[in-house]
This record gives sequence, structure tokens and C-alpha cells, in this order.
Amino acid sequence: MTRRRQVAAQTIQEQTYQALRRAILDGEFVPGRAMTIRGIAEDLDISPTPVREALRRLVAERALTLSGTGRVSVPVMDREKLADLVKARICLEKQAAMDAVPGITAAELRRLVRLNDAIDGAIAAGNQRRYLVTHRDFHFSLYRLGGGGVFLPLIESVWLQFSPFLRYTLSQEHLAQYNASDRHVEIIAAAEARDANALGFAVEADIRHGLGALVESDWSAHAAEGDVVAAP
Amino acid sequence: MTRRRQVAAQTIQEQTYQALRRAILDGEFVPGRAMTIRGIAEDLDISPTPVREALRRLVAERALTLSGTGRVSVPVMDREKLADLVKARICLEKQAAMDAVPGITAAELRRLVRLNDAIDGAIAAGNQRRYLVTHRDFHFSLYRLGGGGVFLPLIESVWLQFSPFLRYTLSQEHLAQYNASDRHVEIIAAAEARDANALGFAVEADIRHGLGALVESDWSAHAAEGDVVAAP
DNA sequence: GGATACAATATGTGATCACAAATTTCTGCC
DNA sequence: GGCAGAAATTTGTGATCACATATTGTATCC
Repeated sequence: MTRRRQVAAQTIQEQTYQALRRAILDGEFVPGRAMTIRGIAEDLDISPTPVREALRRLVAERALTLSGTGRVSVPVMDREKLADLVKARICLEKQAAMDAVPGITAAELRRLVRLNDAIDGAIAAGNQRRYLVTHRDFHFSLYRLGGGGVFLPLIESVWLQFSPFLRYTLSQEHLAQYNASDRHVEIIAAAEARDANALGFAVEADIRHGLGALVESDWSAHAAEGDVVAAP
Repeated sequence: MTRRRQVAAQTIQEQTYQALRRAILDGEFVPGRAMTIRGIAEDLDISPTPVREALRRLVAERALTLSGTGRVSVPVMDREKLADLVKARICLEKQAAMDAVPGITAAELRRLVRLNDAIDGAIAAGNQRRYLVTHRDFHFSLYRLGGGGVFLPLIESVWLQFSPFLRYTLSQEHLAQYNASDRHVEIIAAAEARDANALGFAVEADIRHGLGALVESDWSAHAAEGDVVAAP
């Protein structure tokens, strides 16, 4: 594999970044627990340089946080931050959904329906990781339909910030409660109707009902820092 | 200087990042013109490593863009992107301003007044760079008063994306037009009244009247890529 | 002047190294 | 067991290197 950027070939740095990003989004790193450059490099069987650069990127995107001594970890969640992430999601994702309306096709609608079915399946199976992946895919399939240059990176940064926390916080009860009132169906209906206002409101309601409900709910300090017992 | 993070000491990487970030915000890099790691390292009299890492951060923050061959440059502006940046500013900064209301003090209000005077001075002097600096300071002095963990980095990323373009686009005419209807005075009045709704609307009006007005205005392709003749 | 081919030079990338500081482990004492 | 201190080890940082690729410069031809 050459080192240059070609359509299929990617730099080691980019591959490392994507692997770490995916792992963070899927909640594979315990919040608060430091990772080491050399540890990741050994895991991936590469030199530390691309790891360093990938970590820099993820810190810049707020997926990771840098300690006073240069150590890197997934940040621990707190209630104020969670409330801010909900607000950020609402303003950004509402706008992104509305901007997506001109790009909605029948194929995209079918995709959304399929993904929502997959979300239901993940919840029924109690599979948190699959829930995170399909849920994320559902939302981003919609937002990607608008212009992707400005809003998508902002939204991605926000998702990087709350997803690890979700992995350790969402109980079966939360998921069932969330799914009992399926706002995704409303999102799909508004998208089908190409009604930007209804779509914006449906996305906002989904966020408030989902992540927003966690702001006031009871999650232990351990869940915020990653419940070691519950870790896979 | 020790390499560890102490209250006063910063890593070379962090200093490099801050210097580059400042230069980008102040429009010192011509959009579209590639910079080189070794060039910056030579300018700053350091090795390429911290430059690489700083550039990675700035790419992640969308201040810089990476070409297919790994080259880094300040992105060229286009109309759709500018419109999206305006939308992103409105939703993010409106929320951040409203969240800032509980933190407004008399000293902060005096600071905003002083900064608005400085903006007027920069416009009267036809000093674009000073305008960019004071204008930015005005806005961020307000937004910093709310929780800084989520919204500030998002807003900073957006500002990193449009500020270089402003440097090469804003004419005296634009600045005078912008300042003829001083929305900052309205922002200050709403802040003084601790009226979150009025403040949110004032911030939105300011953005629409300022950056928003540029979406429909006539700026040449050269300005989007940085007008070499007009460069300092 | 423009196009082409080739040579020279520059560039980004990943690897490796050295070193100061941070962290962990070990030892001795109460 | 807890605490303190020392020793050992690990870690992040910046520097440097090698190399494949990209870019620039030069020569030649039409």
C-alpha cells in the first residue's frame, strides 16, 4: 500500500483516526480512563506517530480530553454538560434536518424506515452497541441529505461527546421508554411529507424525549465515569 | 522551559497551535494557498513535529482543509457554505447568548461597551484587522459568560471558518453599512436588561445584518480565494 | 507561447530516538 | 494496613531520519 492518498488507499493516520473515532462512538473506551499513545500503537501494530496525530484530531473534536499531564481520555459526563449537549443537538440537528428536505428521495425514505426497524430490533434484543450504531445511522442518514460542509462536522462533534456516556447509562428501561413513544416514526412521516417545519419539530421532540430525558434522570456517578462492572 | 504542562509553561505544540489559530482568525493566511509543515517550522524555528500536530487540530476544527495530497490550506469560501455558516452562527450563538444572561455582571457590561467603542474606532480607522479582533472579542466576551464546555468550541470552529474570508472581503463600504445600524448597541441593551429573549433576537439580527448580508452581496471569486493584490 | 518529458527539489508520512516528567512499583518503618 | 521515600518504569514531547510521492524547474520541440 502506497502512502499517498488515492481513492482506495488511506494513510495509517486516517485509518487510526477512523478506528478510534468508531470505538469512541460505540462506547468502547471507558470515560475517565486514560489511554496511552504507545498502548494504542501496540494494539494497532503501528508506530506512535499516526496515533499521536489521530488523538490530536479527536481532542480537537472534543471526543477526547487532555489532562494537565498530556494524558488523553474520553471525558466524564456531568449534568450541565449533558444539558448543553441537548441544546446544541436541538439547534444544530433541527436546522440540518430542515436543510435536508430538498434532498429527500424515496430511496432515502426506505432507508430511514429500514434503519428504524433495525433500531427496534436492537432495543428488543437488548443490544446497546447495536442500538448506538443504528440510531446514529438513522439520524445521520437524514442530516447528510443537506449540505455537509458546515453542519455535519459540528453535529459529529456533539455526537462524539455524548455517545460514550450513552453506552454506560442506557438501561433496558430507558430504551423501552424511549421507544414506547417512537419519534422516529414522526420524523419519517414529516420527511415523507417534505414538511421542513414538521421535520424540525419532530427532530427536536426526539432529542428532548431521548437524550433530553436523561438530563433529569438518575444516573450514578459510576455511569458518568463508566461503570467498570458493566463494561464489556 | 520544561516540557510539562504548568500554569505558565506551555508545550511548543500548544504555542504553535495558538499562533496558527490566531493567524487564521486574523486572516493572515490566503485562502486556497497551501502552507507547508517545514515552512511553518522554519518560520517558528522549531521542528516539524509540533507543527504537524497543530495543523491536525486545525484541520479537525475546520479552520484548515486537507488536499488529496496532504497539503493544508485555509479553505476557499463559497456562497452555500457562507449561508450555512450564517445559519450555524444563528442557532449556536443565539443559544449561547441566552445562556450567558445569568452570568452578566456590571463589569462585563462595561467591557462590552468598551469593546463596541473599539469596534467603532477600528471601522473609522479603516483597520480591518483591528475590526476582526475587536469584533470577535465583543462576541466571545458575551458567549463566555455561559457554560463554556460545549457551545464555545462549536462557535469557535464556525468563526475559524469564516474569519479569513472576512479579511479579504470586507470593504470600507461594507463596514460602514454594517455599523450604520449598530446591532451591538441592541445586544448591550438586552444584556443590561438581562432579557434572554431580546438578547437572542439581537444576536440573530446582528448576524443576519452582518455576515448574512454578505451571502447575497457581490464578492469576487478572487476575494473568496484571497485577493493577492489586496493582501497586506 | 504552449506542450511534453525528464531531472531536481520539496513535501507529507511513518518510524525511531532521546529526554524530562509522570506514574507505578518497591522497600522500610510505624 | 497505611505512609513516606526512593527506585524503576512508563509516558508525552520534540527532534531527526528515510522514503515514496508531489511539485517545481529545465530543456526541447512544434
